[in-house]
Amino acid sequence: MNKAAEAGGTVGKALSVLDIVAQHGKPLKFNEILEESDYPKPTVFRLAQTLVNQNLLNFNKEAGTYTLGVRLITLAHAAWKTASLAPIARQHVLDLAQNVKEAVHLAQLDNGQVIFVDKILSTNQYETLARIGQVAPAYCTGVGKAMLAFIGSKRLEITLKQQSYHAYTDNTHTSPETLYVELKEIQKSGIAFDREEHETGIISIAAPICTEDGTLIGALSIATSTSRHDIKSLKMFKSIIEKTAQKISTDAAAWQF
Amino acid sequence: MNKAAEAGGTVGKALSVLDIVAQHGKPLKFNEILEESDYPKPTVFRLAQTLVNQNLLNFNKEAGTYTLGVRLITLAHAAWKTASLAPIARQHVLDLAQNVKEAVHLAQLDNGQVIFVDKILSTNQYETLARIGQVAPAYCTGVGKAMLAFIGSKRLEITLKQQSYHAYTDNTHTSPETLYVELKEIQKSGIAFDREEHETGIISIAAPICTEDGTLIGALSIATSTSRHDIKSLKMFKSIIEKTAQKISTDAAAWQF
DNA sequence: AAATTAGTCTCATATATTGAAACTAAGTCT
DNA sequence: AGACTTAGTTTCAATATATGAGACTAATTT
Repeated sequence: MNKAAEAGGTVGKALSVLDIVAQHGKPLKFNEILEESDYPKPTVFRLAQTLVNQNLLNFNKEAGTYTLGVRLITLAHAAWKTASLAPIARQHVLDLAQNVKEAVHLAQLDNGQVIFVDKILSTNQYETLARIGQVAPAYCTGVGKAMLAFIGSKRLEITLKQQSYHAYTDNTHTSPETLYVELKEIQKSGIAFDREEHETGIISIAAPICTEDGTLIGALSIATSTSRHDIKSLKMFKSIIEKTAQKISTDAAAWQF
Repeated sequence: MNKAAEAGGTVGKALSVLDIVAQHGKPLKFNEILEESDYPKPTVFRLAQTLVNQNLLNFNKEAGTYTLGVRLITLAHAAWKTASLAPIARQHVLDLAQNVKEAVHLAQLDNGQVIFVDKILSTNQYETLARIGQVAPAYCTGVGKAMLAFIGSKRLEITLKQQSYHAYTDNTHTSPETLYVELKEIQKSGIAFDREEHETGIISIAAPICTEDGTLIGALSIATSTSRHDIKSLKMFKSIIEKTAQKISTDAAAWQF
């Protein structure tokens, strides 16, 4: 279950503990961490201690619980600024959101998962902030499928195996085979749709962002609800979303990405 | 220079490498990392490799450079949501910003440094986003001094030693002694000011956020420029900023913080 | 008071990390 | 071209570090 744990090495083990705490999103007692971990008690104990020393975990002495440390927020700030598409793409994403009056998402792929690196909501600008860094499955989201279609066949093969194919809704792909068929279509059209595959009532149109030489670097989507749009009317956005993706690609190239 | 490195242990060493990359905020070649590091070449090489395997670093094969990995953004999202004051305080921070029509900052203390966990700008809502996670010195910022004043004498003693006392402006404290005198005053008044101590032209009024039993959990500030306000007119905000801090404190207590 | 559970510590052993040195690859200079 | 310098990678024996069974303590529960 903990990918990080696979690779030997103390760092990997420590990160697997960090992941456990991150995944639960609440203060965890030592025993709760222990139960989720593959390592014996004293080992986990020392790993947790190490992480606390490194400020990656906080230990609440009164409650005896562990939470993630604020140092992670600092590191992420640097990561977001330097390693993500977000700072480069920001203006284009804003322009697009302004234009279409719908939510616009910017995402990247990490280990077969979609990571949202920027989100602009048409209505409430503030919610945006709370969602950066959010993770979603690749096989059932617009941005995810857009990226899978252009990831290259070797990487695709690996990534297809990493998906869980959990049926979030009736429309979710539940096997690599049907997904693969759709990915082939996306490769032709250059555009992916989320047809309520992740959440009932939520649909999106997505376009990949690639460098000039075809290397995938991210994806862009316009997401909305079935009460406001249907797939047909989303198709109207094909041209504008592609243009925006192109602009981001150009800027990224300039920024020696 | 690398605090993390002090403590032995592989995890600490790996993090020191991560810090080097984070601090530079640009793609770094192996040699550049090596120069900043205290460890011999093969050790740094393996540490970097480990971090790449763990997705904490990205290695760009073409350019031969390392950047921070997107996995950090995921972790930070979880950290921000669970370990920071931001989600609890958000509505109050928004209300305050709306009310005073000035920038409002929410900060926490980590290892003697100020970490901004939320920022709302009156004019341009979007810039806000790019700045979460930003780090600033404690001894020359409003939020920093507000927190130092209420941190408790044992922790204060340690923290005062961690400050660099670099003179950013003519008004910056350059010794623990003068800073300590001001902190005593802040303890009495309950309010701290930044009198252009970090950046010329930028001033702020700040209030600490404590739990009912007096434990410090963060600080709140209204920041503006000397062209719009002076310290005297900032004092008008004393009451409203204190009330907001109080509300956040109450909510935090309810949320079993 | 006995029994159970959670959390911490010890220490001999196994293992992973270490780093000097050797090596390769890729530039630079003469 | 060939010699020289520099960046990046690999090897391997010595060493330091992490490991985890088990013992111990503290705190709950019965």
